[in-house]
Amino acid sequence: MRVKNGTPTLHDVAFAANVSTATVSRCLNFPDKVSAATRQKVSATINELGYLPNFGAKVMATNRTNTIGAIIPTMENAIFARGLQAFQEELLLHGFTLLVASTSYRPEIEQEQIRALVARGADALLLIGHERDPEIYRFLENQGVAALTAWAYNSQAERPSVGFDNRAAMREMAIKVIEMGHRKLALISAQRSTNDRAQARHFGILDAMAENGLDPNDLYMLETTYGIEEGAQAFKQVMAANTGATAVFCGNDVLAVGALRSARELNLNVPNDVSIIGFDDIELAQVAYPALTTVHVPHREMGVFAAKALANLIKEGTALKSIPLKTKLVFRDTLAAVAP
Amino acid sequence: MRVKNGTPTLHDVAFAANVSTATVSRCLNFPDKVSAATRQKVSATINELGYLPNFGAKVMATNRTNTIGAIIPTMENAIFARGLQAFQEELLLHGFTLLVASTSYRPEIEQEQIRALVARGADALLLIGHERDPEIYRFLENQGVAALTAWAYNSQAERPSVGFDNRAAMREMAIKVIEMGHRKLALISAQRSTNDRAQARHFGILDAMAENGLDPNDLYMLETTYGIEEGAQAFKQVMAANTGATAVFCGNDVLAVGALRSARELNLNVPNDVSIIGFDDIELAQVAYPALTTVHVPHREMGVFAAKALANLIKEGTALKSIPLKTKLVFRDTLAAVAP
DNA sequence: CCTTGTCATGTAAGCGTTTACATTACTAAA
DNA sequence: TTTAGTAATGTAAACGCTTACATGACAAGG
Repeated sequence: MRVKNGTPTLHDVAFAANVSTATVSRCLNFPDKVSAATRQKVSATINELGYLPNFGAKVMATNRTNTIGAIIPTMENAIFARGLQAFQEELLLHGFTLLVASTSYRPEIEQEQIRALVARGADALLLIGHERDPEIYRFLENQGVAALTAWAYNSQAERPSVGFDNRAAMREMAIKVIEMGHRKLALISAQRSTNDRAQARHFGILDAMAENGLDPNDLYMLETTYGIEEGAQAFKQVMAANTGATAVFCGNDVLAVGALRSARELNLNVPNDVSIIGFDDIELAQVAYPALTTVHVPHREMGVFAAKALANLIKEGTALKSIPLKTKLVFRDTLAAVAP
Repeated sequence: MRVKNGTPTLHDVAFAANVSTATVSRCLNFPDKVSAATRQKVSATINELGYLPNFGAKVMATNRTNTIGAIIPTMENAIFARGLQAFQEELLLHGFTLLVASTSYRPEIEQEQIRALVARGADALLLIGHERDPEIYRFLENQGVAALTAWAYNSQAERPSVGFDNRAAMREMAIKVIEMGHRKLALISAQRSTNDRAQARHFGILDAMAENGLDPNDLYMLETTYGIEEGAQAFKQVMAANTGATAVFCGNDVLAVGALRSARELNLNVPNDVSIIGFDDIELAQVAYPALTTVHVPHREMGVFAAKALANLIKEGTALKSIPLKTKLVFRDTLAAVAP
């Protein structure tokens, strides 16, 4: 048997205000279903007693936590941090709270985290990227928990997502690069097997090359994990490979900044000796020297849209639908035409 | 009356396994209180039925959510993102989930968010900085929710905190700066009235000045909000004020990077014409050009310690105690001795 | 004056766990 | 053989809300 601690309950409020528990509950949840007089009286009593609804009881009775979970690779990468921040702000506006879990880019962990957040009562989930074990989707369906995918948009994907077309964005950039005379390219990418965005970006470059009659073998590929240090290492490897690449694409800005550092260490002039191209357009990109040419992604917008969609789903039952967002090429100082 | 949806309950499992609900519950929570045979049988049934404990019911019965809330200014600033990431990772190890809210540096909002997270059943809270309305602490006490302060350590503070001594750290840096011959200083700070860390950093500089016989009036103060753009603006104002400052302290690296940009725009050579000093040592600092001299703060460590302390408090009842962490000056390329 | 409808409120049955206490089946000591 | 003790399990009460349904009061229409 539990000890009764001092916290006042709905019952106490009802008793003190001399009304029924139902009335107090209505005051809280449907104020206009109650007469002004009692509403007044009840809310006075609530303040007086310092009453706060018991979370567990409420969840149990309504079967809703008003909590939405997000599972991202890491908050340390500004692109997720920014999107998540916007997501949280928008969620708040709709009365939801954010539950956060991270995977450190390890897909095995994601599944575990999904289960954990569902077990913690998340009403819906925000996930990154499309790629995952179908069994998870079955699990979510069984539990009646909706999931929305962000940071990726794919018109062919059967699941709803809010994001941008990684492939198209990278293709667009690659076309520009090729137009500037670059024929031998390199790409420092994240692990494509576990990261569908990385995969899509790779394909984007390949698309542009094909359209311009370049041989796919003219793209030197290298996979690494995201990090400045990793980018720096990878860039050195690219240069050591001696493929004659004049433009080095990077899977994201973090890698690109690392590459930039290595270029400096190798006494290579960017962009005259090599061009370096990032992806994401986080703060790092404008602060780097030379300032990074990159693909701007609307992270905050993405977070806001995702929150809106999920909130509407839960509150109104509005079905999720995919929302494509626009990216934008931003040309700064690390890309130049290849020397004649 | 609610409609019975298909989700299996403890009861269903008990019935199917031909045991009582108590036994099933024990299997889940105290496996060694149950014989191996039944444990086997029950867990098989659980798998078969795809049973997942109902969160609300569990919370109601135990009065615990295994959820810890964190309220930070914003995830967009890498220093919070990084600390929060570490906090979350460590929390996970202890079986807790992280609930996140942000204030956008607006203290009025913080109070609201604290209430929201408590109402959402947070078992404990992580807060930033000491400064806040005592009424909030009373509220938390009443609700039986513990709070730990991070990103600040103050030996005189009566509340437990894990962090570093902002004042001492900044003092240490200022001493170095003064030793290098700087006599006229400037500080671009966050709003001190609502940010005790900013206040402490300011005092740190003043301490160093006093120790070296400098007049506090030799420090030109300017307050702004955190942001690259804001830092850039502020730096221009500092220069326009024509105070002869040869070293400009910035409240954090983000401001410093903005200042750096303005310096470039004003054709000022850093560090020969002006020195610029940051605080935090986030990635931006090493990527900036010239690389930023700043104060390194152990953000991840802070998150980990905070998580450990809170987890131990909830699970074992170990009282919170303050943990001071060390900062470190990192000298890169934006600080130089003043020209003779 | 009766009927009908509307609005405000009350009654009480869930919601699905945990857990104190009761019961039963053993084991080991006497 | 009895007894005390222990280990495994069962019974059922609580946890504090929400909400379907019942009730009562009152106004308007006939």
